Amino acid sequence: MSGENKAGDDKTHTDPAGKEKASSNFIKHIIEADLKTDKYGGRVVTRFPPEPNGYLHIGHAKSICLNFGIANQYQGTCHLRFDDTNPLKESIEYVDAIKEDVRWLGFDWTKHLYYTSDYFDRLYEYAVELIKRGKAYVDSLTPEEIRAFRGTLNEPGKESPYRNRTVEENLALFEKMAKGELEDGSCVLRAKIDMASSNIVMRDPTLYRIRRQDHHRTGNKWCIYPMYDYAHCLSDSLEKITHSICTLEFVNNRELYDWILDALEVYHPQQIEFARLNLSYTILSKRRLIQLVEEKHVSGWDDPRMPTLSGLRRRGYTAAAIRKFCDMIGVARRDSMVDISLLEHCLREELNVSAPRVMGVLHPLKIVIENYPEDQSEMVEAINNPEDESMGTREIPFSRVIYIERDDFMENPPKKFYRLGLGREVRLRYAYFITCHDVIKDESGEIIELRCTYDPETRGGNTPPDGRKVKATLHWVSKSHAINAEVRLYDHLFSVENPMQSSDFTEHLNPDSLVALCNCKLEPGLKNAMSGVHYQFERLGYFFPDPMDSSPGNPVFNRVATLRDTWAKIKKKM
RNA sequence: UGAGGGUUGGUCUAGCGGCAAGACGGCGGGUUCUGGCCCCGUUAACCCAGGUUCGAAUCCUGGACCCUCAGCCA
Repeated sequence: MSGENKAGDDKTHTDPAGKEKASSNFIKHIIEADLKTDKYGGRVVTRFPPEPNGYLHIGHAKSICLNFGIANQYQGTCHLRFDDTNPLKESIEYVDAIKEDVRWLGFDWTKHLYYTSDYFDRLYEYAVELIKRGKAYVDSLTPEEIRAFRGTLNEPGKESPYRNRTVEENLALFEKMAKGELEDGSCVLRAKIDMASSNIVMRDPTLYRIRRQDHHRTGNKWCIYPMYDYAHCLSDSLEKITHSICTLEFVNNRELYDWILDALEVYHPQQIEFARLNLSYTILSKRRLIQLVEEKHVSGWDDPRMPTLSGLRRRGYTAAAIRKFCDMIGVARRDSMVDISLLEHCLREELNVSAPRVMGVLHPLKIVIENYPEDQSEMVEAINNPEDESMGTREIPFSRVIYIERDDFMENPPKKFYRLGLGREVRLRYAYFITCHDVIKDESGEIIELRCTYDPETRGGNTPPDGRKVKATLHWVSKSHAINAEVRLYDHLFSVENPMQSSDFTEHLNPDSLVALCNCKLEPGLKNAMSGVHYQFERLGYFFPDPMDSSPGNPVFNRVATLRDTWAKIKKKM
């Protein structure tokens, strides 16, 4: 192996996401223009700034892929910065989960891990400077009064009676705030801008509030904590970010972002906004996701139905599929609703070429092959992945009594049903052609067993000498060799495209979002299904051993996504 | 109704004064030991009205509709 190749392999290993070519978008146009004019001396520095108050979801993945992707593409850097300015809601648990998720997604912040709380001292000094410049003041209005004084969308606000305190007075008061000599809520530090501004964000926004609350990183050092608008722009500035990319709801805040940096005459990154992701049949609001967890509608943040990265990961989504998805949906400024089937498409596209094929019967229907010797069994050879010959073959046991999928037999089949019926012949994949002769039912009329014969000349599933064709090939599993396993079928968490449209989104929770099947019959090799390996159950879909509930020798499978199902579509139209 | 942002096939995205492109989906067909994959074909869009221009999705004017903002959240 040449040195060059080796270096390439290393990079791929540590940064799988860096290798993928990404499509262009309006933000990259801006960056390229800035590079051309040398606006930032050729630097490209972005950042992903999560607040550690919840788990990351696929909407965050869009932002992560964008920010880290840009850094990769332009030989820049991307910082991971925890925006931890509200100790009431934040915790170390979330910090750790977020780091794990970003890493899993395939991105590496290298040494660029930061916390807004690391800047609390400097942010405090900046605030003092703002006061000295006459651009900030301590307001002693109550929260209710501040709200009342702010005015409305149509009416200007009123200035606070405390607005014109002297610099000395403000300095003294602010110091008292910081030292904890004043009650929570008794006063705040506000920027002195314009109470009549048509942009409400600019009506003397709050910069600091008093909160006697231990912080997960700074402990009890601070009694005051900076607000987002104040801390964020200055953190960007301190880190010499070039392009501060955020979502559209911050467009109105950009004026304040710029004002603070200008007021302090410090390094000034540019904020660029893009539309956040909306996904059909799910919700991506952190607040609502918390609600689902707290109200126990799901088993936790990593419930496989959750759109969180931890949920998707546990379900069996791959990082590469999510990255591919983020690239495909693009980046723009218009609100949109991406169809969740696109995410499933990205998953299938990847797993089709990489997942080993395997046979498993989810709803078993017993078949006795009457002309097959009772005490006999044999091994048949199966291809592990028709898309990748290097994945080789395996042997599967076949015997007189087998299971097929209940759906694969119909007593009175409609015209377009190709599968097994009375008197019909089908192929058992890699095994034999069988013909059904009898249907056995219980007292209630339910089919409990099929009686079939097989054609020894079709061994391996091959066409017999007479050239006879069959219309269907079914998956199957030998009864005496099969293992029992639990398989969990997941569907969309919500039954409507946009659950947020309704006043109470929980009323649209899909009651069938999880169907656990306990009596599934899988080919014996799956007993030791490896965790972390994705399988394609032939004709059914992609399945992944649940990392939490599987144990050695007892895998529990999650269905990540079904295969495209043309038959289901035909059936629907009938 | 103040300010700001937005509007291109069913969905997402491109276009930057000169043939409206791609992906996903849909439909039809081919292939097939997965009704999968793959292949081929096809469907389908510039919010509206004026204006500028030889020529407008693109520039201008007016309108409609959607989204965001009145936390001591981010």
